[in-house]
Amino acid sequence: MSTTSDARPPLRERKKQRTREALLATGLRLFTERGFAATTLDELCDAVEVSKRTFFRTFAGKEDLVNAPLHDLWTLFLRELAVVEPEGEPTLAEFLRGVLLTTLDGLTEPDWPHRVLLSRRLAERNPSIEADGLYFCDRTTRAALAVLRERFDLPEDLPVLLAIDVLIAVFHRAQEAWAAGPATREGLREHVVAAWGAVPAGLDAPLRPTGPTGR
Amino acid sequence: MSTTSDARPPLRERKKQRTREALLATGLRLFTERGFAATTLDELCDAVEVSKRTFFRTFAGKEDLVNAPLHDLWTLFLRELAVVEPEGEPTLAEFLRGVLLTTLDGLTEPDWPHRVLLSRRLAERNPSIEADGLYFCDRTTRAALAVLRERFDLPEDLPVLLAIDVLIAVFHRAQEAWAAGPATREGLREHVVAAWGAVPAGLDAPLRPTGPTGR
DNA sequence: GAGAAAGTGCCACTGAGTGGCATAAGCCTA
DNA sequence: TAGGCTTATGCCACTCAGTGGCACTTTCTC
Repeated sequence: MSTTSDARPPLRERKKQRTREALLATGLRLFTERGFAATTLDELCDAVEVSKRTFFRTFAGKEDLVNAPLHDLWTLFLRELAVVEPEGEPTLAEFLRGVLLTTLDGLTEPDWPHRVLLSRRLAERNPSIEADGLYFCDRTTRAALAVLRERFDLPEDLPVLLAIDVLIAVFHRAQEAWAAGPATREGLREHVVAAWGAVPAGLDAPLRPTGPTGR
Repeated sequence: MSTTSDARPPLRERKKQRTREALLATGLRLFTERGFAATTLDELCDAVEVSKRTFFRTFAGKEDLVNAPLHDLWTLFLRELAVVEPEGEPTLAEFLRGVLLTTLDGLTEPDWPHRVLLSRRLAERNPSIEADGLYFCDRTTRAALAVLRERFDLPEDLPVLLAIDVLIAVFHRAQEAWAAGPATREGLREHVVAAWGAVPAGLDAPLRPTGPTGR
């Protein structure tokens, strides 16, 4: 009768997850309250009652902790990208857009939006966090390329990479606009749709010199 | 007759530049030869005969030194962006592309291509360098937006930001492809042109499932 | 219950990055 | 060209992120 009902993950794994959760929640809170640089790892580890060594076994660094919500998103995105069946005969762009929206709908953890918001606000004020996030996205791009090449007949890498770059740029700008407002979960989705539409509008925008405003 | 011929910059400034040059040249060399992480700042400062304190007054960090060639590029780009007159009635995309190409042609320092190459190779092997570079480009995007808003009648930010994002993505992929080959200066220009053309090709690419290769 | 395997804590250490202050070098004016 | 002013540099001590090593505890497996 060692029945832990149906909970699959072994105890060890659950403990690890609990530590991770505690670090994440406390970390985001402390960084937000006291400032990112001003909060030392020792303080955080003290608050969570965990050794610094354990922190580094869980996260690659302070920045990595803050960007964890983003990791969730793009990890799920890659999983979806590998399984979603394209409907009709979409272009690569349409397909990517669809998968991203599906991914957003799939993030059901209740306070994910709140955490992304905290994460974003921290990133906006701390270059090292933003830099770390941008690098992560770059690696995601390459991973996405690999998945796409596996599934579809795409002779060249360059155009595909650029399409994914556009997707990620769209998400970034959407997230930025979203974080400036009320920041609800549905809101993020809408901002992505809007930003997506703004891509051709931006590229094809006519260049009129500043008229009446001319200083 | 204090004529230092026509050399405008005062001695102090020239000395500073010389130190910077020495740090840059020696830094790139040491990082390349011995590895980025394996080379300590103390070693570098020792080799250049400069105190660590001086290093940090010249560069924001090790990564910043490696990305200096990139800074040159985008700084010049912003300058050009502020003055180049659009010919005819180009779209924003066409204009940005033109200014980038002009900028590339304007980088005449003899070993700039070589340094970009070293810089790129280092960045590919060292996440922190790549991250730093990506962050720098992000800031450049915002700076470019400000310049464009000043000069042209662009009612919304979002489309413009996305257009610049595309430009930077194009440059990154071009640089990547360029660094994998012989890496001449003209080559970089050609790769930019090619990558630029690959943007619509990528977005509109049809999605055919992997055919004969299907495992 | 015993042994294997995995996770954790503790400790000492490296090295990046910063602040403060004294000194030296270039600059400017009379 | 001597003096004071400004600015860059060197030096020193310090904080803190991140790592390696090893002993210890917990969980898993049989």
